[in-house]
Amino acid sequence: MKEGPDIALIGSLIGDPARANMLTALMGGRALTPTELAAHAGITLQTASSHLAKLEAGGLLTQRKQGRHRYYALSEDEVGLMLESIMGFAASRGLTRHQPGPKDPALRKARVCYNHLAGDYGVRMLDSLVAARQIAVTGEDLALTDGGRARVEALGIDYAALKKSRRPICRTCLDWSERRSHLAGSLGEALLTLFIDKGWAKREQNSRAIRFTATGEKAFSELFPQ
Amino acid sequence: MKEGPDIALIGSLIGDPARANMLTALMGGRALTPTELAAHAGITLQTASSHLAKLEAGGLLTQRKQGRHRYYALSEDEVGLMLESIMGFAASRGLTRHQPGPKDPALRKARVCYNHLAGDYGVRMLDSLVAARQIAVTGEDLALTDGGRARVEALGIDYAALKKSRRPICRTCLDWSERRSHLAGSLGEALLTLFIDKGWAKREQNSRAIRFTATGEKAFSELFPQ
DNA sequence: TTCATACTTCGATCTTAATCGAAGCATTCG
DNA sequence: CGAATGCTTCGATTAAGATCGAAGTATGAA
Repeated sequence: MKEGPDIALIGSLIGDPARANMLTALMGGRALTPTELAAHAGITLQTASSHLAKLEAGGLLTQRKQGRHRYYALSEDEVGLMLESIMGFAASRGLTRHQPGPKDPALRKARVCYNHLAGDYGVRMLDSLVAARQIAVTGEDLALTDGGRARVEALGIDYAALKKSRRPICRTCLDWSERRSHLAGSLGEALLTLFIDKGWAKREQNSRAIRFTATGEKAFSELFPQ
Repeated sequence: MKEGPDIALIGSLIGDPARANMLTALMGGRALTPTELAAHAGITLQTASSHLAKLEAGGLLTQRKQGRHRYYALSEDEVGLMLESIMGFAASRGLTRHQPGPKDPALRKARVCYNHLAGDYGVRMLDSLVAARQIAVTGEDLALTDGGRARVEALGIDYAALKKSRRPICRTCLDWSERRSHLAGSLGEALLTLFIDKGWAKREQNSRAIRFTATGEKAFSELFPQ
């Protein structure tokens, strides 16, 4: 019989609860060790090791050895985008693993989507950039305009470096909480890095939530007016 | 602690090869029966039935009963979007897909569906009636407008008799070859009867196929322009 | 060297669920 | 009314793989 893109293999990798927990943890954007990931998944180190080997063989993860530690991370932007779209569907069906607590609103406000900003703030940022004609939208494709390029360089982002990379500069990512697009790609990553470097925002420990400081809130509102 | 949507359930639904094949088949956008989907997946009808129940419970599919048939389709755009993103990632790691073959062309053109017209001609007829505002569409429901009623009576169909019957006058029926709706109900039956009585169309022997005569083709095209 | 840490591999167990035959239910057709 | 078709449910079997204890490997520290 004929076969297509092997979505079954990918699905089965994501389909195990332990692996799904690990992947969700890695959506925070930080590289984590097998020991940390085992804790996230609530399994022993041996089991985690076996899962990580499968995820790596499936191309979802890459590892980096550093001394006695091994750091695992999502291998590409595409993996993060794929997981986010699955989360989007799961969320729309009300399939959540947690009791709605105080963390939930924080996640909806601003969070890391692998390496870029998501949630209300992520969506607002892209909207603002599009409204200012700094990013042009063609269907699902995004493109940085000349004005956008100037704007980005004025923020201190090395446009040439973005251009050099093989990754797309701008790219849409469907937001599971807002159910609208936000900005991914190397520019999305660069902007989040900028916010954190400037001290405007901080990553929460053991969470995908991003907490903006008071000055960060102000700066963000000025940079990306609604 | 855990946070965010549960991707494991969705992943496990997609992760079974049989289900993945069914979903891939349904990505074509056409509704398919359990028997057809079982063939796509290379499993028996019983197994397919069990899988379809799970996919429906998981919100990925919806079913529509049509006489002895059940037509399954992806439930929302978001499901297709999600599958596409997974296929995109899977395809980036190799593998492509190919399509199944065609069936009897005469059946696809025009045939009997119990008692009314189906196939390309059936779909075209309903499309034309809707475009002329003689049938009003509300979701899955159809209703004959005042203009439609006049039109029907002008054709020599006894509207009062249709009205008296307990059966619905207009009703959608999912077309297996076109995978779009055509007109069923007592009006659908009356129209097919009309075509045959006028000598515009004939039922093929031992087949569900309907053969239109030359004058029938012409009359049909004039009555139901595209 | 020796010990400790971080992780992998092996092997055995055990749970889950995929599978299909057979029987049952629903609908249409003659 | 049967008879035929399309599909579901039940039950038993079987295969896959998730899990963890124990043993093995690699790196760093004392």
